[in-house]
Amino acid sequence: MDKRIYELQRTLEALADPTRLRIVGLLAGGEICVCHIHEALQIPQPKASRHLAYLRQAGLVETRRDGLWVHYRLAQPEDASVRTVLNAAVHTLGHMPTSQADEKRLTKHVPRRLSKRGRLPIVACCGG
Amino acid sequence: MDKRIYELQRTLEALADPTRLRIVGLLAGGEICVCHIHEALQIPQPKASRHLAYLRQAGLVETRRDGLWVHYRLAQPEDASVRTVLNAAVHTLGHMPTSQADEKRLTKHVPRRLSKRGRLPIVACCGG
DNA sequence: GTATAATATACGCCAGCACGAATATATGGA
DNA sequence: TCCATATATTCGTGCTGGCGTATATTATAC
Repeated sequence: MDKRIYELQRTLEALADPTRLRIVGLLAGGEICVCHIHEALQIPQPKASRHLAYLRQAGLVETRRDGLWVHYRLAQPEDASVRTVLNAAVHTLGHMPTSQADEKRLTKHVPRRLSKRGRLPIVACCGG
Repeated sequence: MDKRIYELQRTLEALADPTRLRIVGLLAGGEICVCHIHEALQIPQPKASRHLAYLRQAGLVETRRDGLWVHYRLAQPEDASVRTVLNAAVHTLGHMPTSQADEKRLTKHVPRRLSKRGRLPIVACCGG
């Protein structure tokens, strides 16, 4: 099995979970620290941490430590097929009610997003 | 959890397997019957059949019976996010050595593809 | 009817992952 | 040093899905 297919498979596995999809949807708007993620998604902290670790191992997110806080942001994967699929998922998530509600809940705690680092370009609109 | 996210998750799960990715890569070129799929991929027939059933349950492929043969082709899912992700995967698969080798092995048994039904439009090139 | 070819399903086994709960590991401050 | 906060990891459990093998189904031909 060639490496390209394996990378693509690993990316799809990493995205194939509702919690991780919601996290990716939030991160599309810029970097966020773990506490805001699990508050916005209304999930237990260990759950958020576990899924973030999964995404990081898959190379889809990167971290930046700032004192006690750890900020997560979307990565720019090297593999072109990984970027294509990640872009597609990020884009469609923007249209989802769940992601929009998560974003709304987030901005209640974080009035202004501090950074847009890691935001990915939108390739094409799916119409949805 | 809203239905849109669930549909997206189910699609990603269906694609997150190397065998199913190779099948989708083959089907991008038009409909194929089961026997040619398992020959081109050099996998046991029950394995091909199982994965095809999985893809069908996820709504990513459709079938057409013709005597003893059952031809599979890519579906045009209703959900826009599903189409977007499927398109992305199909497109990147076209660039993969494994898929190109599968296609080459297929055309050895099937000199000319009979139909292009089910072929999906390419939205954007990933450069890979 | 019976035989044969193409396809689908059932079975038993094993690996991986999601979960809640509890605990461990930082980091910064008094 | 000791405490508090933020984050990460571990443990035990249940479920899902992959595999090879064997068998069942469906359709055609004789």
